Amino acid sequence: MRDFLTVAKALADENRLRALLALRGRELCVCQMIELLQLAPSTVSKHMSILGQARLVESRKNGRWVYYRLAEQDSTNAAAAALAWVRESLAADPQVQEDAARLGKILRLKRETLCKRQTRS
Amino acid sequence: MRDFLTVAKALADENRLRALLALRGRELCVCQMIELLQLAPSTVSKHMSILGQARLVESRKNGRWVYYRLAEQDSTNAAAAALAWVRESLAADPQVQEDAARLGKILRLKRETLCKRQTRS
DNA sequence: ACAATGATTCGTCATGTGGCGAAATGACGA
DNA sequence: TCGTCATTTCGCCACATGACGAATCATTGT
Repeated sequence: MRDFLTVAKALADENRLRALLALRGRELCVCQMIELLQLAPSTVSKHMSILGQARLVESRKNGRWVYYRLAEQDSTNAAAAALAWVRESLAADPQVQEDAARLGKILRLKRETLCKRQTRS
Repeated sequence: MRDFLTVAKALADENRLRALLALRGRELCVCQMIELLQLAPSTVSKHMSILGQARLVESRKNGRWVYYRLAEQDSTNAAAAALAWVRESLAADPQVQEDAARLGKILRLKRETLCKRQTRS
């Protein structure tokens, strides 16, 4: 019950849903989600922390950057069904599709400008 | 997005989840849910109103009593998937099973005492 | 008509949540 | 070592939410 509630509460915020849907099929670093969601870094970090506590996303650190990805390949993860539900329900949502378009631009054009330095590892 | 958020928020409360699971396979009147959840009548009514706005439950009025039931037979209802997710995730939950036992007693023994009068229609 | 009763609405309060900026943290580069 | 930058943590504020009791509404029975 506690775990389920943690997941349900994590899904009960528009910006967190947008973040989850943006992570479909790719991983994103925090600065990219800041650009997508147009929120303060601290706010985005908090949102990702909430999604992580619900085991909806996992993170990977590479240098100064933290990359988040969906946690759906984990079959023991009860939240996988939640992710499927979210995707199915919101695939056609206008806000989500606008985000997808904006995210395409962010991924293509902002490589140099989004973060001041590039990863060279 | 708005509809989905309404559903997600409706699911993000323990007492509302307990109410939804208690409605599996039957309809209940408000006074029975008051007894099950041990909350004030006004609180239970508010919870059911929230579940109704999310289209997770439907209501039927019979005399002074209002009966609530799950809204899952409605295939055009986007919330049906949510109900399936809730049931699947919480079927084994201790609190839910305790509620099921308590609800059995409420349905069997409290017919005369729960509400001061019986329906005779 | 009136009283009784189940349910809802309203007002209020305590607590939870989402937002931000400032400060702290951690990692890289000079 | 020291500065810079990406991210997180902390403190704060405005607002949303869940709880209750009192008042109201709707219906039934006298």
